[in-house]
Amino acid sequence: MSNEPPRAELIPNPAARRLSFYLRQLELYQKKGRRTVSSKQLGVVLGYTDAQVRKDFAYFGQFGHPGVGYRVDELILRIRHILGTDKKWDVILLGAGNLGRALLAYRGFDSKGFRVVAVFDADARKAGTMVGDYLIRPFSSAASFIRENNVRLAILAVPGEVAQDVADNLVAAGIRGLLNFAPVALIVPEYVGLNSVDLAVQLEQLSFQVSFAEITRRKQER
Amino acid sequence: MSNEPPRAELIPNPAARRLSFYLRQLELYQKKGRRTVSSKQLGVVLGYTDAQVRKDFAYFGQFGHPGVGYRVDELILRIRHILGTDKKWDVILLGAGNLGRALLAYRGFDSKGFRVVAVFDADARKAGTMVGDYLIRPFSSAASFIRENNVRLAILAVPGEVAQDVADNLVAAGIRGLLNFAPVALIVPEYVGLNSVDLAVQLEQLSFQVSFAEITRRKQER
DNA sequence: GGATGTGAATGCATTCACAGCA
DNA sequence: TGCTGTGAATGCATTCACATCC
Repeated sequence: MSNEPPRAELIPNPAARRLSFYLRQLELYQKKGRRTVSSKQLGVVLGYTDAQVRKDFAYFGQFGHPGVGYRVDELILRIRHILGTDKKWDVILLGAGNLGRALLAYRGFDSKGFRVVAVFDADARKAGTMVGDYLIRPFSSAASFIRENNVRLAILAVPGEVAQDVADNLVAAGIRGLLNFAPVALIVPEYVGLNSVDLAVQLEQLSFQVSFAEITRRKQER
Repeated sequence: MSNEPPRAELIPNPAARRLSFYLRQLELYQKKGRRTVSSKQLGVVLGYTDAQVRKDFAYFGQFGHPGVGYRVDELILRIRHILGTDKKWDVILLGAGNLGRALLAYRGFDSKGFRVVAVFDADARKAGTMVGDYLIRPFSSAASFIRENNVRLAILAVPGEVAQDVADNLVAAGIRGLLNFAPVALIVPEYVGLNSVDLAVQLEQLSFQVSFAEITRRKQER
């Protein structure tokens, strides 16, 4: 009965984004040995209202304990299940330039259940060389690798000029989720998940916030 | 009269985020020599409705040309002014680990008017060594550097355990905008701008999108 | 005809406020 | 008493639809 389908289809997008932050905080609490937490407490450290927190959790079940709060362990499992990170994910990396190599070295994903299984680069001279533990493979071998290993997630760290091309190939080969670091607006079919991180955009937003700091102060969400 | 105050205080936060994406696309058009663009066209490539595009621009003035569209050059200048990137910004980097070094090497900011002016690391052994063109300085010298050079923006690429501490010091020294790559929820005073990028969170969101791809398909933003 | 700019209508997400439970 | 879960109320953001202008 804990195998209820998660009915995640009705989780609003903003709530889904917050789930990752709840999870991050809860894992921190768990490490510290904390057993329960209330919506109020969680809200304070993450900058949400308590009502918001409760509503977010209510989207995928009722399992809080009135008078007590939520059990940390249980909540973690539930959120992981919703996010799909209760299973391992294989990920491939496209582009072994500065950014790509940094992402490899960074290793922040491992603990979250994501495993980089292959690295590809367009530069023929790089193919065959190693970066850390990884053998660099030529782009041309990506499609067959994806098909043979049934990979569904890819990280795109290639130059903007080729990003759309590479993305098209990946999607054709079966990739269903794309984390894009190239500074371009990719177009992908609706059935493909897309998240983009543009570092320059992040700084621009900061510049905006700081420029109008005096006035714009209200709610600074990420 | 083009010096009207931008009245940016009333730009809704979601609109402000889109401004960066408009700008990115417009700069691409400019490079290709395009002169004008309509709200419809811009909307199509970025995934917004035309009404949305017009409303976003209307927040900071009326300068479209009925029957024609918006002039690319003019729009770019306007948006840069709103975002505050019509001026140069000095930025310091905290943390010269894998991620920090990658950010340095990445250089995607330069063209946007952001210039890394100093790099700091807690590791005493690193202090004094070079990373690329940059001399690594000890953390202890950050506060005086900020004050002497009037730096307002900082990029935080330090381990999560120390991120809050470092952030507190930076803010005390005068930093007014923080781009945080550490996987923790920072708490900063309301007058400090904060943007966070957590790579693991990005992958989690993808996992969520892909897991419920069949159902959750509706609006998939950038 | 082909655009913009914008009030009005709609649609979501957030917050309120309270019933109900431990 | 302390907290959850949730309808109802509110508050924003988005979209519609149309007057207006080149």
